[in-house]
Amino acid sequence: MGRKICSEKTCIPIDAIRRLIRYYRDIKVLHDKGIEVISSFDLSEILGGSPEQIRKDLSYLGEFGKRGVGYNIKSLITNLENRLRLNVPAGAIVVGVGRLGMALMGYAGFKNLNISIVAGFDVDKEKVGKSFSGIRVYHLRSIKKVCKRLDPEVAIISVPGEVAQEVSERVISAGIKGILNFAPVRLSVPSEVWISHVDLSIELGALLFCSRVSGVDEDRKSSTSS
Amino acid sequence: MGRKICSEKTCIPIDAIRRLIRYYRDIKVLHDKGIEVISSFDLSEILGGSPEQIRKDLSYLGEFGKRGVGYNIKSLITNLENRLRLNVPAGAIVVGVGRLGMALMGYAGFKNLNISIVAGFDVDKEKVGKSFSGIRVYHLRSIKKVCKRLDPEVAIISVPGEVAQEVSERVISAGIKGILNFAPVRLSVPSEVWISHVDLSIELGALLFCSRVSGVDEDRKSSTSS
DNA sequence: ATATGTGAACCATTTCACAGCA
DNA sequence: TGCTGTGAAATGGTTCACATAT
Repeated sequence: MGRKICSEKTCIPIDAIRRLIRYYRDIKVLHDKGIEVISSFDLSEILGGSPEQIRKDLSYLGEFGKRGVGYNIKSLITNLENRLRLNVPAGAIVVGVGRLGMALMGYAGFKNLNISIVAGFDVDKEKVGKSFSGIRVYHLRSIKKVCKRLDPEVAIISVPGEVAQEVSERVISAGIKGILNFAPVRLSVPSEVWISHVDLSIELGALLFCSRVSGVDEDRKSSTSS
Repeated sequence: MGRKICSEKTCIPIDAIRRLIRYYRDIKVLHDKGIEVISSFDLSEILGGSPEQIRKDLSYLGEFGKRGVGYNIKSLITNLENRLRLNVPAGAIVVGVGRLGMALMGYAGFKNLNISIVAGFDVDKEKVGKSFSGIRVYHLRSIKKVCKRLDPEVAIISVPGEVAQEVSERVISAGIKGILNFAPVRLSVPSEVWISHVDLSIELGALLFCSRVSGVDEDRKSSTSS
């Protein structure tokens, strides 16, 4: 479950990458507050998790700290930015401009990671040609042409489940190498394409089950939650 | 990372619960297609994953199959429904009726799991008193009263990060036992409350990183993706 | 003295291999 | 025989403990 990123010499667990991105985002806030040097212990209080985990996670990307001292915030940010490739701006497209797609087109948080939504796609005449949150919606049939021009790297799929597989194939043939799929179906994609699933029903359903079960018998293992 | 569900005698990994919910949802479709009995091998072709994993996942909840035969679809559905507690309808609230919150209020997929959004909450006068997707929006200050009446079990938080911690506390004091948090901050909650985070930036950022890295050097482990 | 970086130990989950039933 | 159910082995990630550097 979950792929692993093996570049150069080290294999980075996918969850470590998620945590590192979060560290990067949250450490930028510390910089804005004027903090200059911080230890993994103090970081753990702010970021959550254990100092050891933070050190291990950071060490997947390089040696950014000074022994006996801690981490210099400014250089930590630069290093994370470079190693996580967040210094290079990325474009993303949203395919399926329903309520969820529109919300994602207007989602402000992506810009913290230097990602912008560069276009939306739909087949609905009511939406094609219009703009939402300043982002133009094109007809799905012109996806290749538009992608050639705007050069997005990843796609967000928020179409109905029934058409998601077909849409993913069109997206891939337009050159997209990563798909974030919100449709409630498992997409099968060629192995060179990365895919992540965000299945809202399952997230809510799993949460509900967990809260129901642990409400009855108070007996579960505690740790940092996902 | 990730809690574990320990009820009765068995401990079920949280990811197994997610998969089981997905199985339930997808197996209902098989029933509609008229299939009556199916083997774990055939199931794996449809649901993804290995037959062994499906058998193991199902066995966390009970013994639903017949050796030498396979699983009776109808009884499998009933058993999953009961064990996953999806036979009892659940109410959920959405706190923060921005674009994302509205999209979640109108999300059709929850009903497959017998979950309905019973109310929205916001502090914006423009939204309070109105209805979206047939669901009424109340002022956050009346959350206790409204929750007492509608008795929701879980909450979806889709407010700005700056107020998410405070909002989570109000939600918990209204009796909510599970929170699905879309705000890009880690919430700290009492141990009896379940919390899951859906951090859209991090999902998209991790996907982008993975697709960028594996695009350069083709070297990663393949398996069923998350 | 203090805090990092990391191999080794540990632990959870997935996979395997086969015992147990129809 | 065929397919499920499940202990046991393997895998992979997190935690620990200490060597290392300032």
